[in-house]
Amino acid sequence: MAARQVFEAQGYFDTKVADIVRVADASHGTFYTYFDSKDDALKALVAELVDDLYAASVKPIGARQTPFLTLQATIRQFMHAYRDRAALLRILEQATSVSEDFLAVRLEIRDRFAKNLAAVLRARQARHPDPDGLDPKVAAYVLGGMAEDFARGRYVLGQRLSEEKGIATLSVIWARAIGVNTGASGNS
Amino acid sequence: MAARQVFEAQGYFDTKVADIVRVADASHGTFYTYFDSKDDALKALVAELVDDLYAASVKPIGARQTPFLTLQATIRQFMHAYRDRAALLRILEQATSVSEDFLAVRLEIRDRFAKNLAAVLRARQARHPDPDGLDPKVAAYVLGGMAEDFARGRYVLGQRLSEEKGIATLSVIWARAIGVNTGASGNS
Amino acid sequence: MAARQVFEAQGYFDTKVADIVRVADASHGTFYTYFDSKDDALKALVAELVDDLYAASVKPIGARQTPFLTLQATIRQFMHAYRDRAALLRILEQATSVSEDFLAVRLEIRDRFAKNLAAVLRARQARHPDPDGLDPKVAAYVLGGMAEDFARGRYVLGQRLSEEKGIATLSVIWARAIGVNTGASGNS
Amino acid sequence: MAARQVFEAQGYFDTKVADIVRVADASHGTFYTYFDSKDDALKALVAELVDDLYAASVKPIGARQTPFLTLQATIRQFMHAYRDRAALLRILEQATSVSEDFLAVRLEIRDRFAKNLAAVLRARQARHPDPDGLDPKVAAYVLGGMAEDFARGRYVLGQRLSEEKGIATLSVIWARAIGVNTGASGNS
DNA sequence: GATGAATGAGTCTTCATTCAT
DNA sequence: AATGAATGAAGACTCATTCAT
Repeated sequence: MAARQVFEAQGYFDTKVADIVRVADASHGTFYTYFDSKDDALKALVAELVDDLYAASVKPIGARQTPFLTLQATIRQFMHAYRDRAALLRILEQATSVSEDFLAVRLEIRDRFAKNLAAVLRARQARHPDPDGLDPKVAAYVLGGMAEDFARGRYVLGQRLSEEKGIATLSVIWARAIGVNTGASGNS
Repeated sequence: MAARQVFEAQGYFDTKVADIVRVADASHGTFYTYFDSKDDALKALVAELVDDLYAASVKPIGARQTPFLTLQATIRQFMHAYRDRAALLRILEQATSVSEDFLAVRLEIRDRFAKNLAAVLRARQARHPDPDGLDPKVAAYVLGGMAEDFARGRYVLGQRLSEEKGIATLSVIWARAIGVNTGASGNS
Repeated sequence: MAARQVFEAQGYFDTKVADIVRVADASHGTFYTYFDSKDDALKALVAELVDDLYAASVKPIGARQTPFLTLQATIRQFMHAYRDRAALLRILEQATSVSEDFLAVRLEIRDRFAKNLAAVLRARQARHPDPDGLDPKVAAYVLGGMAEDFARGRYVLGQRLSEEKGIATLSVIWARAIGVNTGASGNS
Repeated sequence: MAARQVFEAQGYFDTKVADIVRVADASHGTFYTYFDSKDDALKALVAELVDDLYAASVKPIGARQTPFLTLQATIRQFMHAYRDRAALLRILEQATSVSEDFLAVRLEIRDRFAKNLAAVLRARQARHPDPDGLDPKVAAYVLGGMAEDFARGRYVLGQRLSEEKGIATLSVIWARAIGVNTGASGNS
């Protein structure tokens, strides 16, 4: 879609309807046949972002040798899913202050991941009670936020950090947080 | 400063120079005597934000009974420091797409905390080598990002999570990540 | 007709071809098969308004006991005829500035009534010369305008005046103007 | 004022802000420094129309030989006052459907004249009871409407009727309506 | 230093009308 | 006859910035 191309290339505020229309090789009128407004066009673009990002992040990953490796593969998958949609996520962040709708989408993304992870943590705690009584819901938001924040720093803000080192580090911290054996000698 | 008041109340994009001028009870011309542009006014506001936020976060905290409690107090202090500046941090986030300068400030905030923490982690690893070889620098960015992300979610995006539970959860995860005894029975 | 419904409900300027088409459950193309333009649709609606309003105003009214009562019945009939078409007359007034055609219709309505009344006045003056030499044609326009103006004030502009009192008052003034005995004692 | 010139020359709907600005030899921005909108500019123009038209209509007229001649002079004065403001009154009529404010002005004009006349009629009836019990208030609206309608027909709609004959005719009808001796032999 | 009137480039949005199918 | 997607000219309004006083 032309709108996506232009938004991603120019950012939310520098994208003019005229630009989209030019790229789409259509008229202004045609644009407004399909969208109510410039915002509406972005809303359409973003509408499936929550589902899409989530789906790409939780695709089944083949069996791994250890739980830790599975965890690591999961984090890598999320990181790549985020990276592949970073341009649009950047626009979404820019548009946050424009409409409550965009803020809602950002929160929805956070909720989606957190809710899924919270369920996993609860199930895990049912088997192995957490020694510190970690709140599964809050831990889910915090751990999800940690991964998302690294991804945003890396892919949206342009922070110069190694993706692989990030994945490795996130994996170890997650593992320690939720009690997954990292496989390092000396661990239980 | 009038500019701060208006920016915080209305957000970056809804703040008009006319609004600032009205609140300051000055003229447009006077505004431009002191600032080169609207952005420049925000830059002045944000100029000391990095130092200020950092300073408020690392204020010496009185001795605590255990390292974990010290860690928790530190995180609480950061959380409160962030909370007290949330309005301005929100504006900074909105302005990110406007000028590279604002992006730079955001990155600088991340760097500042990460660098400090990385030094701590390095010192710690010198005494107790990390079993998984956690990269101190990357771990610093990731742990700092985790705390900042929770704070942003809570104070900027409006996520409805308990501050105290957040602090407690962050503390435990940090402790496990860097090997601080949480004090729970059964920990070493 | 859908056009009438929409014009009357929304007014000339707020009526969009799209609205008419929606109500008519037809397509834009079909609209233009039947009408040359939006204005043309209104012209069709208004085409018979002159005849229709006139006809409804001069319907034979049953015999009355006195000329004055006949005059009053006539005025009442006009008032009701106007009232029943007020919505369309309002649109016509709005459209006056859009095309000379609509102005012409308004003038035609005035002329139609005035010409009829002028003939009546002339016949009357032939029998009873007017003491002040009232010009029958101008008097016809003026008296017709008086009734129309009251009707417009009441039904188009929304002036809050009693219809019955208006009819009573108009009747007396007409009667005095053209020399019809109102039946009040002391009159000749 | 440039706005008045353009409105009067082009009509409400054909007046573009760009036209006003061009005539005023100013910029678009300047226009919006003084007016909130195109409508606002017309509102400013129309703001004093009620007072102005009324004042010009009721200016003291020198003593006349008879009450009828005084009445006639009054009507002539109104007619000229209307004529001199016809261009603006035409715009006001066009704008009626644009905003309730303009409708209110039209009604206000009617009210102003009617209220004044109603007071006169009431005073007159106190001395000479009306044989038909004419309602002073309604009669005032009706007679005022008659004069206004003639003026609108003549000066706004472009009806081809003699101004002098209109004044003469209106005067006689008013006189008969309110019981002023026209001076014709045979009248009481 | 302070003022504030003036600027004008920049954009979104509307909607009657067309025409290929 | 009917369709409806596409058109594009048109216009109102915003607001950061300037500069003569």
